[in-house]
Amino acid sequence: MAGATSQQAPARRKGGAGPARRKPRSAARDRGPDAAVLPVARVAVDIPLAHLDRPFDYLVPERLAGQAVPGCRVRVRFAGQLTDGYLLERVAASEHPGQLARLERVVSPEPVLSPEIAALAREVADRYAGTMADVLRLAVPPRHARTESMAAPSAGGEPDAAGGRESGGSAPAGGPDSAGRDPAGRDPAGRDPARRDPVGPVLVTGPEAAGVPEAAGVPEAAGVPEAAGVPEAAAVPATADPASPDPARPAGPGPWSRYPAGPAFLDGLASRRAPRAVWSALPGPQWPGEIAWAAATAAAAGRGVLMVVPDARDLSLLDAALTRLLGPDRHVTLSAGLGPAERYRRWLAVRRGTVRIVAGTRAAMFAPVVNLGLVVIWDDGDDLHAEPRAPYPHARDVLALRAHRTGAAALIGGFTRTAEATGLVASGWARPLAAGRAVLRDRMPQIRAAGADSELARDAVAQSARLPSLVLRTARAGLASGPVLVQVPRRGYLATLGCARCRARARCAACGGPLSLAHAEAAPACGWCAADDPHWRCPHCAHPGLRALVTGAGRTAEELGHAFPGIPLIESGGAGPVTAVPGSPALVVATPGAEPRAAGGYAAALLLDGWALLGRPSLRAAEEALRRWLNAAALVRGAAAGGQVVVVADASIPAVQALIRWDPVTHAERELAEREQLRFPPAVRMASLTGSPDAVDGLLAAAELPAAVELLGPVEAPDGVQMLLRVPRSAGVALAAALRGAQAARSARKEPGPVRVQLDPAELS
DNA sequence: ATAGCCAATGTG
DNA sequence: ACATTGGCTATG
Repeated sequence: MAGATSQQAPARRKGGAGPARRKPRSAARDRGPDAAVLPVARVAVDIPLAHLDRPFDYLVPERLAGQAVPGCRVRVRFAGQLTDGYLLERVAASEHPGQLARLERVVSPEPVLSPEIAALAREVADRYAGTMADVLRLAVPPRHARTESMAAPSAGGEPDAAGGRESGGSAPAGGPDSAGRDPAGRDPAGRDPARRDPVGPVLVTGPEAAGVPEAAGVPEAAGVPEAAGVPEAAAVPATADPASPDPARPAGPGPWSRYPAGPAFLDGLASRRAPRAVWSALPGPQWPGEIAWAAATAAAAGRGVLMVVPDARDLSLLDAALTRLLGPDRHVTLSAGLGPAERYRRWLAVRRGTVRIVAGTRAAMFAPVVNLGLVVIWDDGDDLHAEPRAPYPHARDVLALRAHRTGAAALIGGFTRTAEATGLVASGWARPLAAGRAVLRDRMPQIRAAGADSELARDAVAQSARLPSLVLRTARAGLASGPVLVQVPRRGYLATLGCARCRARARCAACGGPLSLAHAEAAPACGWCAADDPHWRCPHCAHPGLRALVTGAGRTAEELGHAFPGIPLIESGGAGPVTAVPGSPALVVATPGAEPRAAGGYAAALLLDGWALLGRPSLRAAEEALRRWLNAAALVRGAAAGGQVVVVADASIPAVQALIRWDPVTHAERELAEREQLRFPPAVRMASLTGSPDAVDGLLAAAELPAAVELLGPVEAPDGVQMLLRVPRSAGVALAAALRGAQAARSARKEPGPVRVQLDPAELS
């Protein structure tokens, strides 16, 4: 310290006056001595300014020395104001050349910010070109003092029924032992290479290597779990007590024997390696039970588990399954619906290590699970997994990052397959985990498309009087033996343009963005770069004609109800979601994502208005349509039990084919290949900048962008303009860093007008 | 953001 | 001569 004061006080002051540049203000305020050991606290201050996104040093007064522990909340004077912050670490000396202020107070000695989460927050902020303060606001719930002062009581989930039991027939083992190398795994940019070895297998020390699935009760390797070397254990006082490995470990692979690679994956969990799998779940209600089984296996090996699902309904299913397997006290659920006190109580129980199995919705992605050994995300294509607050992190990314950092296993599962998950497989970061065709054929319903040609399907949707007869026949047959699910898209999708003959989406020749018509007379123009394209021709069939792809979604279902008088009509969606329906005949009308479970499974499902889903102006329209269809079809009985599904869409469309064949993997692989071709995420990395034209210009001017960057736009946006930046994945880190730097420069210069920076935004048109 | 400092400006 | 305002800088 105390070197040259490099950057300040150029020749500026006026004549005569005192040289005292800085008066020793806080010295007067706190006269007492400073801590004898490690007198300097590095503090992450909660300020929204990009150029101040770094730790600041403070002196620790002796009177606070005992309370000022790493991870605790503090109040400090910053720029003359009292501000909240987190104490990151105590050190012997500061690098700061100037005078240090003192901590004002320790809000509470509770170490709420673990080293793992602090480092994670920094990395997430970097990755998304945001600030650590923003991430910490997402990661650490507000304090509830009363709750904190009470001793941590028992955990506890919620009630509810349903879920998964049953295990299926076995299958040959011999799958992967994925632990996998991860040479720069997910990100060729090599952001990670320097990281300490993230691979788990190294520390397979115990006796319970692969064999004996029973002998789990090993002491827990003295809490030196994470190969990642995250200094967790040391920072955790008595809280990291030996919440001893579960003696009642689930025996063997259980339901996972339905998947050829399942037993090996479970074995990896049991022996504390770090297998990583992208899991294609078999249709049916077993998935919560399967996740619970994996969780119990990891827990039995002494490791913490974190599971994230899209919504409260899925959470209650998973909660029920965990309770069934582990009892009510071993796990905890975290969701937005809890009040502040209960939320904080459960979160604290997790942080203190009282509970080490955590299931939750999106916000739980940052839960400070002690000794993390397994992360799980279910249905990673659901857009609820995308955090809508800055810096807009995605649960899949954050969990993958955590698995990578800490050497935890990862399970990315769903009925469908996203392009992103496929990318993780393609890069070798994770292995596929899917059932064999024969088992799948046995479990899936029979699926057919209604409307051999699209015109018929469109008419059927527009004029519900003429539903394809296959739909009516299927409904009738289904109602003879049980409930029939009718899936109808929500209203309000925007029209986009497609080929009048083959219905392919019309895309900009220059940048690949979506074409649309501003009004009837205008030439089609790109929604990204605004280029006109008056001479558009379909790249697939060379047809020159364009047409709107979307019809209104509608009351088809009610019409359908009229066709079956006397049958109960149950509606679920939006305002009034229904969780479950009985197994008796009924028409159950639901919007995607709100489909109730049916006791014993639906006899049939009718997936209406396929065009409305496929024609959405989104990059992911096809993937999303398939996801919704598969999620609905998974609720239907298997073909062996007579389950039937009809989708009202043209059978020649790839997504429809993928549904009929229940082959989301091939579809996703094609989707990924196509995105490589078109240069869309996840094949490339994109950033979206929105704000006033001046502000966006200012940000771009301040940014030292990687050479490979491609600028698209600007185009009009609801709130000003939008620019898109595109770089190869290898330049993704550099892009984020450049944008972060530019935000910092702008904020330092007080340039007006906020610019929203979003990396790989979920919704790209 | 916002506190603090300085210089320029306004006012009696 | 003094109070008020605007610009600028740094924030530990």
